[in-house]
Amino acid sequence: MNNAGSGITGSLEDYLETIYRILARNSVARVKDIAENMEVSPASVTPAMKRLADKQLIRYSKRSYIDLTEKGLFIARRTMTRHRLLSRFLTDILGISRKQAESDACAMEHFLSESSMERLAAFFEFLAARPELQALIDTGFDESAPLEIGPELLRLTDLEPGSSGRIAMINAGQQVRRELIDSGFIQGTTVTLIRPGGTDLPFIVNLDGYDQHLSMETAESVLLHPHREQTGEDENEK
Amino acid sequence: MNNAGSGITGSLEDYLETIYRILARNSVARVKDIAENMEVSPASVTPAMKRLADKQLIRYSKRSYIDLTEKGLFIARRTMTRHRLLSRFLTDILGISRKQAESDACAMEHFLSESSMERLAAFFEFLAARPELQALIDTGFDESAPLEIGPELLRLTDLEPGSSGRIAMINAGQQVRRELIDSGFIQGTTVTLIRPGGTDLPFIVNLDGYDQHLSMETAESVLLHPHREQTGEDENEK
DNA sequence: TTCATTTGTTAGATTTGTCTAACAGAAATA
DNA sequence: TATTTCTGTTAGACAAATCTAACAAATGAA
Repeated sequence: MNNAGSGITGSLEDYLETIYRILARNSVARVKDIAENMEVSPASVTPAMKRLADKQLIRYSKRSYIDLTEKGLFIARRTMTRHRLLSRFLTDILGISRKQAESDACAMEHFLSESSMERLAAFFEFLAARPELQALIDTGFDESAPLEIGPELLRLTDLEPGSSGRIAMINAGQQVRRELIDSGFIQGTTVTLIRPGGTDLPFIVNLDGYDQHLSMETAESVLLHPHREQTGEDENEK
Repeated sequence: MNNAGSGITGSLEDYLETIYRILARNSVARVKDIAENMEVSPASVTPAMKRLADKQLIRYSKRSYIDLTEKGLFIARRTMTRHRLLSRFLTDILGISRKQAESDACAMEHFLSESSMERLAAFFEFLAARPELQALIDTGFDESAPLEIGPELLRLTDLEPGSSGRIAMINAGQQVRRELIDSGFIQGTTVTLIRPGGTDLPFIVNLDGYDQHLSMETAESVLLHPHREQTGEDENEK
């Protein structure tokens, strides 16, 4: 089972969704329309239609127009909804560009479970019912807003060797920030200082059981929450 | 290209991630460990290792232990991070169960773009820096909390035939709520009343260009934002 | 050392999804 | 009507993933 709940693959869900979109405006759906919409060869569409027809999700016979069955309509609509929920989250909450959000949503939409869908929908209801919160997210949370660096945050470079801290934020330009995030330096993660870099010696921290080398400059942009730099115990395991 | 950025398929990313996890605690990674961790037959692992070795992401030769190359480590770590970001969003923000969140995150992790990752990480930083907001989400936003129904919301059944409204929330038990959400009734979506159901006549609304039949009871649980029930113009197109 | 067990690989099958190239049917045009 | 163009299907190839069953190598125990 390839996705969250349909019993069909993501590819077939995409076909259903495409047929749905076409039917919502075009009155009939043809192989050619589907192929164009999905940027796929018409020769790929025919076997997909056969698979869908086998599963009773569309009405289809050779050279006929294509129509959704009740079951197919249900799946198509649900996939559509997943797409919208994800896409909206990415654009409206995270501030991702429309284009990028569409592309991400397209790929992820097949895997959002029923409960996650419901909770995501609830999240939007929650925000819509609290305009002040909505506004805070809309304005205060965009790429250009400068990070407000809390007063008592300490830098990764301030840590004692052997002690740990929880990451609060990354305060660096886009490139370094992305490198750090890719490497697992995200808010809430515990890091342990292994060796404070000196002249020519690399700065080494442990994250996830792996030692990672950082330049001093990079390490300085990792800001930790204050307090609780106790033992090296890792509490984000299991 | 099957995913966001690696140039490898989701399946291969999963193998890398699994190897990473094993190496983080086990000192060596063997075919058997990988097979067990991924719940896959050992006979599936061998060809996957070949594909990974071809792409220079692992060091591997017949019957040898398996080790990540620099490139492989990078991808593994990034996949891991994506997984954590998604899983954390699902559990901490949306309140999904750990198990469900893991499963959703596992499937979606291969498709979260670099920019979405970065923004999601920023979202956590944003929340962590605003404890009052964090608290609001932690406490005010869980499954059991009763929906606060705003004063001036109107029900879908209050709409004039031909007029439209924007959905504010769904106020129904889990089952009906999920059915409505699956069908596309999510906050912010515009619906147009086609026919107000009478005795024996179905209640019909248009959403997405499709007419949908609802029972009166179901329709009553769809609450709309006040104002702007102007024309039938659909502003969530394009 | 020899045998049994564990571990890993190969061979061969299957499913899904894609492609190009060739062909067939339908529709439009001359 | 005859022909061209558009549309859809088939055939055949390929890659990725998976499986089972059979085999091979390595390890451990007797």
